[in-house]
Amino acid sequence: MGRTADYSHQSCGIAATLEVVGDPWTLLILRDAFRGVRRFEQWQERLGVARNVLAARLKSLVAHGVLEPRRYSERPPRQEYLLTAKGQALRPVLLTMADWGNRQVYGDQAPVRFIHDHCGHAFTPRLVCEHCGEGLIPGDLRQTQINEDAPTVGEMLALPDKA
Amino acid sequence: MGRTADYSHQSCGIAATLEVVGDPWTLLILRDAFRGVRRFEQWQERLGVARNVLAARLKSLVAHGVLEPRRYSERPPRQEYLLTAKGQALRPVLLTMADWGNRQVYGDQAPVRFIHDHCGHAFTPRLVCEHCGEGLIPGDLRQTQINEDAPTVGEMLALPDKA
DNA sequence: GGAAGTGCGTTGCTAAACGCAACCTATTCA
DNA sequence: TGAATAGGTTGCGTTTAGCAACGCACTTCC
Repeated sequence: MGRTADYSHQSCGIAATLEVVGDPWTLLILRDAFRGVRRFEQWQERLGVARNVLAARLKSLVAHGVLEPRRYSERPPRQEYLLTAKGQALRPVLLTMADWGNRQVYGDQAPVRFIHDHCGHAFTPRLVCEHCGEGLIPGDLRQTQINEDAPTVGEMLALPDKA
Repeated sequence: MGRTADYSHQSCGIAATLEVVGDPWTLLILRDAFRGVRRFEQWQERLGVARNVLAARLKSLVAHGVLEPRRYSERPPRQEYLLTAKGQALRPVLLTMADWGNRQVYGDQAPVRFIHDHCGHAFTPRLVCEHCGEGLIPGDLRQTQINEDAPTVGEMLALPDKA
């Protein structure tokens, strides 16, 4: 069977994340959601994504609880899509990716930059340990298996052997 | 033409990142690279990815400067793949994704957890502003266009209209 | 009141990309 | 001599993305 990548047999947070947002376009759809996009036509126009693919992605994100549909018109029936709390929690992921792209791909030619309202400076995301506040250095993390036979991603998402 | 997602006309750090690591399996290949995997057979066995796909991904990651091939045997010719500095810079991206997956998909059933050697506590990544050290709250970032007609992702990567 | 426009999709078709198994090359080991 | 190892490549079938056309239920314009 020639189907696309299936990470669901792994028990790993990264694989779990990719299972939800790893499809093409999905992260850009969410990026635009953070920028205020809520409606089908807006995404279609801004991304240039195929309409059937966009429909499938929105459906999948709703199914995974990342977006929530909301009726804004009864006749004709129209809905928009809002980020849930689970979806909002993806903001650090997108910011970290944006920073890598700006820094490592664009170098000093980054097309946009973030300003942190709180302090007024250019925002450079930095990942620190919540406990001690220290940044990361290579080799300072150890992995502990806390659940030897944890459910796999597929089991967590209750996929009927692939939705 | 029915080809796969092409983000390259956008000028955006997220799109730039996805252009490099957005293909299926790529981020899991890199995850395993951070765990010490360097050789074809190790990736193939651990991920179960198709061999031709794995070969294509390694080639692409080398082309993008994320992995670097290194000869470790002349006869027979054998090479292994090491993370470059550019590749190592993806660690925050993977850690942030792992945290989202553990927290939002697995909930309290996370299969593994990180221990921060520096302080000895469970490591919870937290994204802060490098200047003021504050965490993020919704709406505290403003985007500024610093380069109105920045090169697109495709131009940055010098793709001959898609490598 | 008929025609055109809007918003949100669905349907068919074609072209890439993936999964799988088989194969290949070169070398070492039994 | 035969099998095993390492790192791929090649063919073939299936899945997915891209694209254009269509459908539907209103609303607005002339």
